[in-house]
Amino acid sequence: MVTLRDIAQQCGLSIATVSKAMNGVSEVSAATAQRIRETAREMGYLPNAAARSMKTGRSMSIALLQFPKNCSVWKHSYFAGIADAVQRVVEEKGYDLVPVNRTAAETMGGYLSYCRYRSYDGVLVLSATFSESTLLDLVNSEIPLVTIDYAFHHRAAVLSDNLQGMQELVRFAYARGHRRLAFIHGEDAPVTRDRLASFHAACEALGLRIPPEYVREALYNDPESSARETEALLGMPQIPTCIFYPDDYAYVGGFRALCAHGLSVPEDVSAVGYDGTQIASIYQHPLTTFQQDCDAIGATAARMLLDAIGSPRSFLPRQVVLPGRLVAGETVRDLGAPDAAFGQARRA
Amino acid sequence: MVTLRDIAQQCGLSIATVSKAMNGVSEVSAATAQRIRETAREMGYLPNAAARSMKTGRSMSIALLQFPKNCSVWKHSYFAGIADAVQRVVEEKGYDLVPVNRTAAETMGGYLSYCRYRSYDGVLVLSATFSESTLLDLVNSEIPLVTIDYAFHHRAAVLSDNLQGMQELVRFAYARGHRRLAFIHGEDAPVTRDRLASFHAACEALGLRIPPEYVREALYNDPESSARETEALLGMPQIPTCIFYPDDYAYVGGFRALCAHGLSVPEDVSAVGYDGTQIASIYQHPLTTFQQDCDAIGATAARMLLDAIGSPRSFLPRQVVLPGRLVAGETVRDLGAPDAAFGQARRA
DNA sequence: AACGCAACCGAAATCGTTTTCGCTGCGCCC
DNA sequence: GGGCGCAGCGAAAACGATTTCGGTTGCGTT
Repeated sequence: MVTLRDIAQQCGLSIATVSKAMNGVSEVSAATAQRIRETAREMGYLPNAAARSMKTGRSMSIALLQFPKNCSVWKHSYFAGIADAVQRVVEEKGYDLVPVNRTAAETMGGYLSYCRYRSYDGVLVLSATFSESTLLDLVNSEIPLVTIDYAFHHRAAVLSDNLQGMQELVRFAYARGHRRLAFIHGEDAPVTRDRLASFHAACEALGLRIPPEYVREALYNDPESSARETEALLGMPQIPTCIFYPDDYAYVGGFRALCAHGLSVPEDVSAVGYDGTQIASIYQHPLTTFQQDCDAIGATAARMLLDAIGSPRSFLPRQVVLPGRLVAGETVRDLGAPDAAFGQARRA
Repeated sequence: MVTLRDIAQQCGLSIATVSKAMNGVSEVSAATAQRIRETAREMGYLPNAAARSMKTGRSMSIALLQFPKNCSVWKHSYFAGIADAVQRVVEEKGYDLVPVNRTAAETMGGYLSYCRYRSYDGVLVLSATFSESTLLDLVNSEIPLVTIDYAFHHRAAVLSDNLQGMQELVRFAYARGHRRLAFIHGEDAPVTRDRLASFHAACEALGLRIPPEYVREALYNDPESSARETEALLGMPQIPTCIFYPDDYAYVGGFRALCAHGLSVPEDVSAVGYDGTQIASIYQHPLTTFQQDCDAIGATAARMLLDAIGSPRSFLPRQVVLPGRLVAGETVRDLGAPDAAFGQARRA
């Protein structure tokens, strides 16, 4: 390995000067700087990341914290899409993006400790169980941090507009005459609460009364559980005309359950998903869904984090909400005249 | 930050002793070691990864090199599955897994340079364009390295058994009476060549003559291009009875094209995919496909790499081939009597 | 001719570890 | 009691960079 020292010797200069020249900072004459950089290139000089990191305290790497529930960040296309966008943005600035699991953090005694140990320059928190105390330690630390899909009031956050998403979906179904809406939602989590609240709000605003048994909990990204809940819905005396699924992949299970009952989508039952992933477009009748803008979410979060890292004092932790886009698909049938027996128009 | 020095002071010992005690190596009395570790814990000591890395030359992180073509490692479920498995294995040993893009490497002047700069302890090469000279530099370096789905003769490699996979698929179709097999394969790449060779070998062994126009190139993971090639096949005077797709997701495009022509799978045309991803199981008629064992591939590669890192001198670069598993699905129709007009039984 | 001021450059401290090698002191054996 | 050996510990030299601060040089000014 050729070091600054070698270059200094070769050029008959001091290490300090060489360092300055390589970093293009502070006073070195243009001529010497040029000469230094040239010999550095010739000698195949590479800065030593560890040494640099030790002096500067910066590691030029960013952690991507993922709290796996059913799945890792790799296995869920929404998270993977975000991660991909993040990586593209940060690596342009010379940062490595390091996915970090809970287990890694635990060996070191919590997320904060692990981040300090590795001296990540910033942290992106994805899909978290935000009540974990070990996460709170991190959030309350001085480490630059951006959360995604959850907001701490003193921390920057990027949120997908779940309120908008669910509202649009409800209205979409309503506009096509659907009045008996069932919502199979995912397990408890911030986004789930948002969507649930928005679902109820939108229904209420439209004067829809949703029977409690129409609102059921399954798991995200898990066809089996949504199949089960679909079964449950189909066993009721009056089945819904449109079923909302936790996400696109969960719809797979629902679809299967519906087929098993001889029901077809959207002729017999309508359905909507969430996320707008590949899967939605696969079906013969593409799934009606709400596409979250992974790319924008990831890129925005990354840029905010880089800002926070660049100017920690002047950075103000905004919380941006990014809109999504309803993808109409073909799984919500137009019923024409609404089912008057069920949906009673109330004024709010 | 509390350092070894602080602990040493607190305990009235030297830094050296503290370091030894913390690493549990070399001669420190059990009693002092105990005392040291305790105060370290009390004081909230965390080792400084950068400093350690600088001394030892090891960074405790592993690079995952990805050469994106159409897609990043995040966006392709086969690669993502492997990455996930890798991460689980390496992080158990305290390593970070760092996905590295081509662009990052280029800022530093090639993969080898980047890896040296970051002093990754090992490198995993995924989905590479193996003829790139910058990759060859890396492969010919002394850095521990394992390739996946491609083998350099002096380097460890983990391969998915593409020969087996394609052979089984061909035989599967043959056994169900299919004689007119078309193969829409992916873009040129090592795995493509393997599958292509195996396809032809298997066909020949079964006495099948495949017309050249039945073998067509599309792209992996790209429904559009496979849709186009499917169209082309459907425009021929005699259409195949079974179409082989580059991978499961590519089948999506094919399926669409078939539907557009009023053909249904498997009643009118049979189809098989490759990979065995989620997507295969989504369809009403689950796709017949060959499931690659991402988990085993990733875990095996990770373990081999850890071995190579652990004992670089005695490590012998094996090349393991991991079997996959044919998933029967429902997209290959049993034709009963073979089409005698086309498939002529030849003895090899 | 002397002085002042930039502009450039270098010596050296420092970051936090690891690791070698030597020192000390104790116990054991003869 | 003396010598030997070993266990336990410490001093110090790295690792490779950054950065401060002071010194030198050269030039312009009066």
